[in-house]
Amino acid sequence: MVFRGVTNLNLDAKGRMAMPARYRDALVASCDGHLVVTVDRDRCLLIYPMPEWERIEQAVLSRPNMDPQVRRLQRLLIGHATECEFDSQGRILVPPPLRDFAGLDKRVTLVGQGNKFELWNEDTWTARREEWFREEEAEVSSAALESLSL
Amino acid sequence: MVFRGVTNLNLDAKGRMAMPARYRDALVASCDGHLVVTVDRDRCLLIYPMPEWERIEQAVLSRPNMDPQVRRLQRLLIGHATECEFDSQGRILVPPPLRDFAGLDKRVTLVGQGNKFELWNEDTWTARREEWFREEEAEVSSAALESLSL
DNA sequence: CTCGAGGTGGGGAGATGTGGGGGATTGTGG
DNA sequence: CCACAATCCCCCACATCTCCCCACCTCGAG
Repeated sequence: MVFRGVTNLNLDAKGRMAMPARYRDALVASCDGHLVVTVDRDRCLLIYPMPEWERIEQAVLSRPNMDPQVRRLQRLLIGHATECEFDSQGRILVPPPLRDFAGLDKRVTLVGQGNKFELWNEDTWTARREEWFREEEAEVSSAALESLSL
Repeated sequence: MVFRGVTNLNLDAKGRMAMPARYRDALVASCDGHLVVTVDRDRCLLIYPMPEWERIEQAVLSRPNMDPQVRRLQRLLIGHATECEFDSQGRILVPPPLRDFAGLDKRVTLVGQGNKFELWNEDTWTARREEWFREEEAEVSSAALESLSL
């Protein structure tokens, strides 16, 4: 299952987010509604289905943690990882500390990113998107991408 | 199947677009009417038949996303890629966030581009086209084009 | 001119997202 | 150990959106 697409949503006053129905069945099937929310470098949240998260966690934990960069990543990723479940209406409660970290208030944007979702403050998302387009314009291409044909 | 040609259409008040009948059979045959709509740098939308999209998605997702340029591309392309299907009249509902992004209101222009379509705000399309003609006039050639004979 | 195909528009039922009341549970301080 | 407060999660109510259906209008072919 690969997640894609944007959705604009509201958190309600209690900090809950209704997972869009088009993803729900797949999530219930693949992980019985068990999700893990954590933080990303770019001040957004990441939402993983549990099995996918366990794979990532494994990979991060298995690196030698003498390396300070590894330790940093472990603290950020693993340290903030919080398990969430759907309530009976298909919503998840975004943990308050994470909500705070990402500056999520009411208007948020949920973005499918393959094996996971990203959750952004809506204004931040649109602002960053404009930046990204401008950067793409500026840079001719990178070695990793120049062979790509859309 | 290679898509060509330009069509001016209207979105109705609900944001639906009637896919021109001359493409419909081919699309139903090749992808059972499953399409993916996403964004382009130039403020238009791209419409792919699902199998074609999956090929591209595969290529983008398989890159290591520690690279910020890769992440940027993933967010823009995959992040906006929304699956659409024909309704019983052969129309698709253009997802509101994408409609908004491309400034699509009523008058739009659908342009065949080989393996995909582009969908433009009609005014933007005609304006950009004029620019392109002027630029072609001005520039001598680029390495990627100089060997081309029309 | 007629007829049919294709594009446009809109009513309406059901699905989906939003908001909030209230009881159970958890954690905290006395 | 108990009282109290905060949180969480069930439930229900409502607004919005999506997609079915049907109707009309235009245009080109016969």
